[in-house]
Amino acid sequence: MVQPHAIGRLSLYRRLLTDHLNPGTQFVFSHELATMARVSPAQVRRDLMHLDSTGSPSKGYRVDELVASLGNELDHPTGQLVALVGIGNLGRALMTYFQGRRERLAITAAFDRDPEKVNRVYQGCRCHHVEELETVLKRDNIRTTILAVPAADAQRMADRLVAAGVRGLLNYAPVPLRVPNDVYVEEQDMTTALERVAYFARERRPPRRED
Amino acid sequence: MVQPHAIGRLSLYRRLLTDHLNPGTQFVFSHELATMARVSPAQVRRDLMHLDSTGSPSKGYRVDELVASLGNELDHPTGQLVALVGIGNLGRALMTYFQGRRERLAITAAFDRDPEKVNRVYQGCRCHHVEELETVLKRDNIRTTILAVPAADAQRMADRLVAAGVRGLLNYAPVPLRVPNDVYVEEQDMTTALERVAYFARERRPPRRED
DNA sequence: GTAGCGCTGTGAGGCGATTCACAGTATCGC
DNA sequence: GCGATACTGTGAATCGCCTCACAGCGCTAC
Repeated sequence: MVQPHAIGRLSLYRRLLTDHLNPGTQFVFSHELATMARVSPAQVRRDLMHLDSTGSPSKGYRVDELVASLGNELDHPTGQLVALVGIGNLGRALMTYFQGRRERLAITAAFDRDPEKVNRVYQGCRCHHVEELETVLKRDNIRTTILAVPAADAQRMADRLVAAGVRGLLNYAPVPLRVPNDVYVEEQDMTTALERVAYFARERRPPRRED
Repeated sequence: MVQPHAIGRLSLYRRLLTDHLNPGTQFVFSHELATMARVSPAQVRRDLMHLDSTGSPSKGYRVDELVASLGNELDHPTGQLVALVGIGNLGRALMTYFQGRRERLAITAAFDRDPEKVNRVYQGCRCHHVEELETVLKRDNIRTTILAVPAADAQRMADRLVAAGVRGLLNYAPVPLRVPNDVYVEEQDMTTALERVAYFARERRPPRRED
């Protein structure tokens, strides 16, 4: 029903509304949100269409109501725990980046196999040894995981995660993962991204809409 | 002509061929590459169609030839330099991750405004103060940049980068950038990605093709 | 009260990317 | 040599997302 891209934009809209709006702003028009999100006004309206909050002509959307509706759509009703596997530079960056941002989406379990890291606390979250993976995930009923391990370990970890009940994977390892098709994987391949940018920084016309 | 997504896949194909194939493999079929890349065989063939290397029925594609053709398409003929702005955890992760992987695509300039970091060397690349941005970029004719600074600084940095001649931006800051439309930007929004994964880890049907 | 304006919500259309499906062909076995 | 096989290259069909364009409406001004 709802397109994957649309969900990403909803998340962005919420962030723009809460973090980048003049405090005290009560209403926004679709074209304002569109400008901030760098998409078309029609796109914004279509994305918000299915939400329970509705806009009024001549005022636009109530910001507080809209944020609440976006929360309804995006957040787990009671809260959702996230695990992070791999506490390298990238893992730590993700940690500092996410922690404390969303009340209902928090990294509560971290794993690494380096004994140096095990039992240390990162951003208020203790690092477990990977061997405890299954135990912790099942105990806390964690279904969402960020994978930030070296390429060589990624598939093996993914298999263990899926077996332990994980249904959503954010993969920063540079290998596409093979998972059953009721598991959602989002590949965040940095190499690919950089090579694409490098490519379009050169001769060819970049795929963009005019301003 | 060539679709942006296709370029990303070409980059992936190359990596799979060079890093994840049994050493000594001389030929691959589209369906083998497809399995590794988690796309359809038809997709692979269409992506490779425009390359100068051609496959043979009953043998498939010559690996060495294919890798060379992919290099022709993806790499700058003589080499392309990349700048990295922001040497936080994320910046350092990107650095260690990319350095030395591609002969013709290397991060050669790093910038931060923290005096602690300036003049230190990360992965063989000295960190300059942001004030030297324009000088260094112009001196080295750098047109590709990775932006890994806090949200609040992102747009200002982007403006300076574009003014200094940058034509491709890989943006890890969680704000969509406003740039002229001859500049290619790729947004790598981690928050959005995580919220999307969390969303699809829950009730809804994930958008995936069957195996 | 009423005219006018400008926005929302949305059906319909368009466009780009992916898949289908098949003609052409190199190889193998006999 | 020749038939069978399984793959590549690609036109055509399909699919899904985005944009267009407009009907409907609430607000404002007078």
